[in-house]
Amino acid sequence: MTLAHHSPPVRAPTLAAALGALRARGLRVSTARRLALEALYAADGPMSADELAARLPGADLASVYRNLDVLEEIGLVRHVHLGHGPGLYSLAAPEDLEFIACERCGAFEAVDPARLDAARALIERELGYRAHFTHFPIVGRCAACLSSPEEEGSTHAHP
Amino acid sequence: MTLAHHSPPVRAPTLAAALGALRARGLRVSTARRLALEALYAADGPMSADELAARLPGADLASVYRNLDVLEEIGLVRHVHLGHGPGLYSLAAPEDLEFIACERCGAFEAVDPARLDAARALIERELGYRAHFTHFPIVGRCAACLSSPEEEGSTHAHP
DNA sequence: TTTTTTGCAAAACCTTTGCAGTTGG
DNA sequence: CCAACTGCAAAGGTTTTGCAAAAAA
Repeated sequence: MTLAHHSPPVRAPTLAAALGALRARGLRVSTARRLALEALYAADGPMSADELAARLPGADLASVYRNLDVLEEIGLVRHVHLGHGPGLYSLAAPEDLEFIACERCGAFEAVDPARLDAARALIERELGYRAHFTHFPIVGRCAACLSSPEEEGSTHAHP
Repeated sequence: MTLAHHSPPVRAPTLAAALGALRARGLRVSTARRLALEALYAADGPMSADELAARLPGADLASVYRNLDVLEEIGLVRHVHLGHGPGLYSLAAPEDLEFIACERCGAFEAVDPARLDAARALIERELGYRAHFTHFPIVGRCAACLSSPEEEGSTHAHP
């Protein structure tokens, strides 16, 4: 799964900086980690651990998960849940993009956080929570689905 | 798992009405379905299929899932995903409550949709999506966690 | 060499499916 | 009676874990 309607690309500093971050914490720069990071830098959007493993020659899925966990713990990587499927991983961008997904057609978009700040402020004033949509997206219906005819109860592609 | 900070109770018409809704569609009012509905009416918040099964004498988990699916299809029941765990089921309220969850302490609240309408409008104007937070909650930090000291990187209870 | 990381296999967790037998209408 | 429903067992998809072998520092 890759961004359908992908907006601003998710980017982190540089590969060299990422490897430095590993070393700085006493973590090893193994071939598997370097290749995983390279694949994430080359990706055009978030992807599942499975998809990432498929792009890495002979990589074991369990190790891919372990490495994604490590990279996420040190802040180089993050993951988002766009519905019921597997978590989708990407480089952590400095400005941490947020997500909005359509529950009917499955489309989703990465969104600049600034565009959600007003809504965030409203939610915080009303409920006391500071919301973010980086790990679980905003879920709803996209403009196209809102204007399309039928409803059919529960025929929608459950996200 | 049951509502920690539970706000307005999630309620549907009456048990009799629910059973009538089943009959009206040619679906059978089996013992398992009646007991499941009774347990949902008695519940104080959303619960997993597993928890529901535990409250039903000799109920098979697969059948519980099947019945929840049926009840959800006809609109009597719904489920929400408050994080990484199992889906949580409850009676569908006429006014479909929404949810907001704290990713740090795990607290969550049911919220009257009216309190989110302003934010919803802002989101629709900005992004074209009509959002709802009935199936996936708003995720963020509750007031208590916002004002509590340390951060500890990734020590938070991942929702 | 010493500690971390890997591959493999197995398990855990949540949910769905197949099938034969039971039950509701 | 007959279709709908159930229990049981097994499988599906995603993620985690145990352990001995391999690789990084």
